Amino acid sequence: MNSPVLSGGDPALLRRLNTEAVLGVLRNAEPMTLTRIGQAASLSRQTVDAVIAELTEGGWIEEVAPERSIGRPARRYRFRAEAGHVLGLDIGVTGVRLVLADLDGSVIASDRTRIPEGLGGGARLEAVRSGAEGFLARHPGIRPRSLCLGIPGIIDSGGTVRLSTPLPEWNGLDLVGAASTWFDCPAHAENDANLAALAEHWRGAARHADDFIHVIAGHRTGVGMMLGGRLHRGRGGAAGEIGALALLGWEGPSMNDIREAEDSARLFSDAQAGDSDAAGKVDRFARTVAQGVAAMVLTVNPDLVVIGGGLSRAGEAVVGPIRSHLEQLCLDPPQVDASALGVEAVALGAARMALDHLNDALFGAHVGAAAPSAGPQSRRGVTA
Amino acid sequence: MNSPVLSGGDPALLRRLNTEAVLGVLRNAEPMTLTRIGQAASLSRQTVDAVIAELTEGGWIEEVAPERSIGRPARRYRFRAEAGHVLGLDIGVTGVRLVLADLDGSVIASDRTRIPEGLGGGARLEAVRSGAEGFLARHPGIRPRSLCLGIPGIIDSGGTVRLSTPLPEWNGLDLVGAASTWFDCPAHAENDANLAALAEHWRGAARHADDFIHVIAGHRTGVGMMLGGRLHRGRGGAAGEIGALALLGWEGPSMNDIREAEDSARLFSDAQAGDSDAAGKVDRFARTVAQGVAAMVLTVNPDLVVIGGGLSRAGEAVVGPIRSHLEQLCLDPPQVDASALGVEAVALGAARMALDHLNDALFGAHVGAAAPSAGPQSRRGVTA
DNA sequence: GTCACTTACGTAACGGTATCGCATAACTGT
DNA sequence: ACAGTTATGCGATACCGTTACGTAAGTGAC
Repeated sequence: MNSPVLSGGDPALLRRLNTEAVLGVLRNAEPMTLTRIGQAASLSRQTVDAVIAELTEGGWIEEVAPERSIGRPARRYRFRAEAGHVLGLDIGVTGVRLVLADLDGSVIASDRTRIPEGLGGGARLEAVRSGAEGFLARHPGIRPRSLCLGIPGIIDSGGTVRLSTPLPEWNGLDLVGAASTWFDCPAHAENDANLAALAEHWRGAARHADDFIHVIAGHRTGVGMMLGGRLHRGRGGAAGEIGALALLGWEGPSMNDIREAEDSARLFSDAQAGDSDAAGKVDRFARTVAQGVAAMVLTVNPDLVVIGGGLSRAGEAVVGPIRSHLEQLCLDPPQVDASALGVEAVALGAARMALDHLNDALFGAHVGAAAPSAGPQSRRGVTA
Repeated sequence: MNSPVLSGGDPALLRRLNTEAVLGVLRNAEPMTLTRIGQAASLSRQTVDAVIAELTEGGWIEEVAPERSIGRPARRYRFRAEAGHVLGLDIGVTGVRLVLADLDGSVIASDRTRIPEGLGGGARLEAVRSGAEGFLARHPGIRPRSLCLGIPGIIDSGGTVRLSTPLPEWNGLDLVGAASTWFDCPAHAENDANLAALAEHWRGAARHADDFIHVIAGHRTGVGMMLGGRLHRGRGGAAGEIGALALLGWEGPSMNDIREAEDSARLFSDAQAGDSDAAGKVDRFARTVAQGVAAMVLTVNPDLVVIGGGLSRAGEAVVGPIRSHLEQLCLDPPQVDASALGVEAVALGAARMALDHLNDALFGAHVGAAAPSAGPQSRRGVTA
């Protein structure tokens, strides 16, 4: 654990590394000429040429029409995002949200299927599978290369559901094992709050933050966390379960006033309009949320707190009061923003995670067999 | 922030990578033969031979007497830990603790120098420098290649002291800039609680934990944290400042009963012996500490909590009550252990950090110019 | 339409790196 | 002294990346 021994590599490693570099330049960018790719990746045009030939052969990139300019027209290549697709699933109690994305992460299609209530574990699993199958059937010719399921609960590193309060019938289920057999592609699974955080980091409110906490405020209260640009789960995936500290009141009446209101949006607008009863409830709610968030903020000192979940639809009406209370509780209060992705966050995050695994499987250079070297613990030095 | 573009490499990168691999095998291990090094690093004997020749040339390794066995005796090489040294300094209010270590991290010498009270910022800095100079003078022929200072306070990423309550005269001081001129070697600086955590992870109570929280309980209460095997500082280095949440009572009377006792060790032994007044104080103290720790534990869900600082000298007498209270407050309580390194933890951690930076400067392979690729966010998948 | 200019392409040569195969060296044990 | 064992050292081969240079394919001016 202290000293990861990295193993050496042969010349082929270099090519893998450089392939990854070229691909990294080309994806999420305009079509480019060999020369410009070489400049961006610090490689000679020759090397880029060789890598490009391999990638074209494999169908990952393709040539596009050259731009007209002075001199001999340079070949241009673009990343073929359509060369592969991934499926992200957000599994809720009453339905499943599906997102089909290409290799760029662009959403090709999304949908929501309902799941009947009262289904047993096996029947529910089958309902999810057949719903996904129907969804995919509407997009002929597209087979996912990787999929990821987001569920409300704790999943262990083997892909088995350890504890899901909303879906107790799945406790102990080998979800990844089951889903791996569905569409002849690798499957992955992750807690939904973590996936929402991943999505917000990818293309949501946390695009510019590498340390942030994502609080889902809704019927359930869930927390996802990215630290150092990576999801932080903790031992057993229980990071962020601050609600367990009774002292902070996350399970008390001030939370339930809001969570159990049949029309919480109304409550927030009433409060803003001057209804003092509503305002009192909102303020107590915001204060309670802020207390729990403050404990987490003081612990990890993040750049940002994102408020998501159903209640975040109220926008500033809910975020504003939480922000005010948080500023009183923290020495160095972070930015507080509402979720930018709304209800699709979890499914998008699932697609992102499927994509990450796919990229790693397809193009991962794997320096040695070990983890990338951690390097020193800081950059706080200056050379004499 | 979302997509680190890594740049390509030439064949020389391969050699750097393999040099690092060979060195990684050789250091902190018995002297080895070329063949065995090759097996350990997944390299051919030929390649190892070439790398070994370079490293011997540079003085980093040397040949030792072969082992006698059947067959032609194989050359054996060992890492020359004595080829470089680092200096770790633990700067306190009343004195400085110094540790001189070699490239293996073995402590060559340690010492403590006193600093007169009431010194101004400049005079205090000069006292630290001259103390270190005197210490080094007793070890002729040894010049540090890197040094690190641990101080009680927040340091920014440029090496300037941002906020130190115990040493207010250093606020705003460019500590790294100043220390870089002392011994013609790069200097680094870090918060002392973080360094203590680093040391416990290296060769202390947290050797087998990659996610842990280190609580320093003493006159001050400080927290250092490692998550994912790396120090976690947070934006502005304020991670772990849970004491700021008044609700948790870290600044209240139950803490001061113990902190301000002239003989706290006595208090713990009295409590264990049955003195009900002492026992009450200890229990209130433990409960208060546990409340703050619980907030952090529920936030990051670590593998381990280490209790260090002056009060941890009481061992189980203080750790036991904290553990009991923590078990009542957390769903999934982590292991709780006393510090294994005691008062030398900070200086040792400083030496470790100096060493990390030195290793990176000397042997860092630096795949491309960019950060190592993060890879997917989990390994929770199974291939279909 | 021709010519100069510009930029990219494609081949060839070169150096660095790693690997495999094989003859040789060096030591142990009988 | 000799067989057995293991490491060493040399040579050949293959892969990769870079530089150099002649050639191709456009644009723009006249």
